[in-house]
Amino acid sequence: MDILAELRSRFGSAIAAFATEDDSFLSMIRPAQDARFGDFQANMAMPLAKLLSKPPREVASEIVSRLDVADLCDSPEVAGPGFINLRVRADRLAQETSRLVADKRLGVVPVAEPRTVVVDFSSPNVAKPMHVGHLRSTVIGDALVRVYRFLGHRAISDNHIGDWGTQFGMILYGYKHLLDRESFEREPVAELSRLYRLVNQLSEYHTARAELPELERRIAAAEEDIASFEAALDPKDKDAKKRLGKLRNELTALREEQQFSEAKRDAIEHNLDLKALADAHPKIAVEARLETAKLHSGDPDNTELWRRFLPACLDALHRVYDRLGVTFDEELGESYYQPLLASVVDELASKGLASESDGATCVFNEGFTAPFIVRKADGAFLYATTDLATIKYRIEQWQAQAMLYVVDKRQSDHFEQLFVTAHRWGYDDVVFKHVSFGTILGDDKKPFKTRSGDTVGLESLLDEAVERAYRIVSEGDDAKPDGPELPEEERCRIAEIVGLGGIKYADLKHNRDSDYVFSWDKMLSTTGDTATYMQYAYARVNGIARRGGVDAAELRAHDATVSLDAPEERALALQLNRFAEAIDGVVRDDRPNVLTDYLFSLAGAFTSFYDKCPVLKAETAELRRSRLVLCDLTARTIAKGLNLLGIAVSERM
RNA sequence: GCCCCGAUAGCUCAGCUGGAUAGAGCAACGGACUUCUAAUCCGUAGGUCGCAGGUUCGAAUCCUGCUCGGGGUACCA
Repeated sequence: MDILAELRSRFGSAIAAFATEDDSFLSMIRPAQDARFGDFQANMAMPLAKLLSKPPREVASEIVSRLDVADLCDSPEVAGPGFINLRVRADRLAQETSRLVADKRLGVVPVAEPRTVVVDFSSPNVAKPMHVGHLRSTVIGDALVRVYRFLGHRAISDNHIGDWGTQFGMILYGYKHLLDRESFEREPVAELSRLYRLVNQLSEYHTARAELPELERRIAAAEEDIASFEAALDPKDKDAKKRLGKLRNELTALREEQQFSEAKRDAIEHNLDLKALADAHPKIAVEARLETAKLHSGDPDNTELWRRFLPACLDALHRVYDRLGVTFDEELGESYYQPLLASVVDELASKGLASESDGATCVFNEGFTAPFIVRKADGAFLYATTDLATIKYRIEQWQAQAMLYVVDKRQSDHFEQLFVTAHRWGYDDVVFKHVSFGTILGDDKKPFKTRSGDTVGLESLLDEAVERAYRIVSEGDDAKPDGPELPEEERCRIAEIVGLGGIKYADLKHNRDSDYVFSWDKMLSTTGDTATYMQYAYARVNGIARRGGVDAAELRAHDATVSLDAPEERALALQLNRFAEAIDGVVRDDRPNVLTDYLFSLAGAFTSFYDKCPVLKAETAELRRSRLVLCDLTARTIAKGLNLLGIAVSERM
């Protein structure tokens, strides 16, 4: 039973007499902020008092007198200005806990009205290797799908792959001019990926070289501006100082840009082979774009190559997804919607939503300065067009009622416009939501990059996590009092679970909106709020079961009497009964960190219990059995909770 | 210029729709292993919630202004 939900319903009847149907009063029942105030607190007496012009404590007493919770709580207390403090009855808590034992869903009741929710996440480009930027979308999206599904919704995970863009032109160009045939036959994916990187690098080289003189000119100009500004500066003029600061910032940005460009230039010029290639392909960027354009206009050769390359590229992506344990119901890439785009634009035009402007076809939405462009002046479509076609498709084919886009928050403008346009287009009863997230930063507080300034490849990131985890697992095992107990392959298996779990958990535990600093030491720390802490708690429970020869099936099959005399037992039981509350909290605003917080408290309650309450050596057989039930429930809840986050557990560590 | 987001303990971050004395983890300090895995537990210390006003019985939370930082801003995604 979701105790909080039950309390809300009880309070509903109690405050009905005050003639309000307002849910917001019921939402003012919440977990107690401090254990001294009990388990839950109700705060609605104060605002109600204002409404009724009565003293708040009087209103609180009145609510309490109408409140029927005698079976659930000790007698409610009015405290402070008018808080109603509630403490769950010990016998009831024990009873609810023993009820969980037989409940496969651990108290989480499926929703009464399931909805069809499309979760759009990950969305890499096929030609490029996945990098760290795809991690958050993938991990958060996958967790949300799992949670929605567990709640009984029809969640459709859809990987909106970029398989039709400029990056494919680079591969096509590379294949035609720079191919190492032998390597392609041996390992097509690796070769295609090399070609992408090579073409990209060469075209960036030419761009950098072309831009550097202009950059230098602008830097010189900026320096001059600043110098003359400083000379004329009145120290008391605040506005002038502010402008000077801005100029300096601009100069810094220009210098950074210059450094990047120089690095790109030097990388080629310090390598004779690359320099020769660059000289041989001076117009590589333009020509790669031309290959993309040919593909889009249906050129048979390029279409044929695209068909050949795509499966190999998808395989490469799936290797990463398999490892992460992420699956998709649908993987309809941009190319899939290609045939629908023209009609989308026509439809928007015929409904009077889209109009011509500077040769482009645009939707002008109120409140936006920039238009939402659905067709470029040259006739090409954009991601805005594809996104609109995708919306239409999902609604018509899947009867989608809600769409969640798990995408970087920098794209919020795009989604705002997209959603407004979709509503105006006629899809106004569908819920669209940009589940935005912040950037992963390095130690320097700038977007996480390698030392040489490249984005970090996702596969190498996962490899490193597992390697680090392996060292930790081995050290831990070697240090066991009775000597190591894990064979080599077991250590490897656990390292995979701990390493990947660490990476995912670190990502999920942060509020998705904030940027966060990526730190190996923190995510794989052997102390503190990490996946390992939960996994370790799980392994300890299993250690007890193993050592005690406990038959879990037998334990769950019989009615259990749970005793909660020790404070640690009570605290643990209360946490166990709050799983549904936590799951509910996740979908309230699509925030997986609500679940990580819960699991950390649960694991904390368990380890305190573990420390103070002997299980196998409990004083009586009844107590032993009661504690075993608590252990079993803890293990199941941790495993299920982590599973909903896409994180695995191990029986031993 | 305009728009959006952020600023909470030394560090990294929570803080739900406004509620009681603002919380974790790390780092620091002090305790606890002859006892089910010490990858642990218990305790101490640490904050003018960027600044200034306002709304309210009550503000980290809502409003206004300011400072600093990040991002976006017409044919890339």
